[in-house]
Amino acid sequence: MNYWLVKSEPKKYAWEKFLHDKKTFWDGVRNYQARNNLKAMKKDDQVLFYHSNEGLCVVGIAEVIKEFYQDPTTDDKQWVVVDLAPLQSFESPVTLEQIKADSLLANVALIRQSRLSVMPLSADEFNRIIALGN
DNA sequence: GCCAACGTTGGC
DNA sequence: GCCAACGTTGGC
Repeated sequence: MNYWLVKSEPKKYAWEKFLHDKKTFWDGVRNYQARNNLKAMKKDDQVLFYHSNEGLCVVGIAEVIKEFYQDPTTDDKQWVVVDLAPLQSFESPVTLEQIKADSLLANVALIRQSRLSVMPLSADEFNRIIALGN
C-alpha cells in the first residue's frame, strides 16, 4: 500500500464536489514528475486531498479505484489519469500551517516542492496527517 | 494582485 | 547541450 497527496484548487474541483460525484478521474496533470507519480499509484492506495490556493488544507482521504490510463481529455498519449473515490472527510481539515509546524512533516513535498501537484507520502507522514485531521 | 520557485522552450 | 526567456503554480 502506498500513500499520496494530490492538490486541487477548490475553484476547479473541490472536495465537496468530489463527495457529490462519488468518484472522479484525476485529470489535468501536465508535469512529468506528477505524471510518474500517477503511474505509480496502485488500486486501493490512499490519497490525501489538498485544497490549494484557497483553503490551504488537507480536507479528506480518497482511494485509488482504477489505475492509470490515457487522459481522456487529450489525444496526447503521454498524459494519464487515475480514478479516485472519496473515503472519508476530515473532522478538522489539516492546514498548511499545521503541516509546516509539525516536525514529523518537515520533509513532505508539499512544503519542499510547492508546485508539485501529485506527490508520494511515507506511511508515517500519511498517518500523522490523518491523526491531525480526526 | 504580486512575486518567488521552478519547469519548459527555443536560439545558439 | 547550455542558458536566457517565458509561462505556470501557489503561498502570501
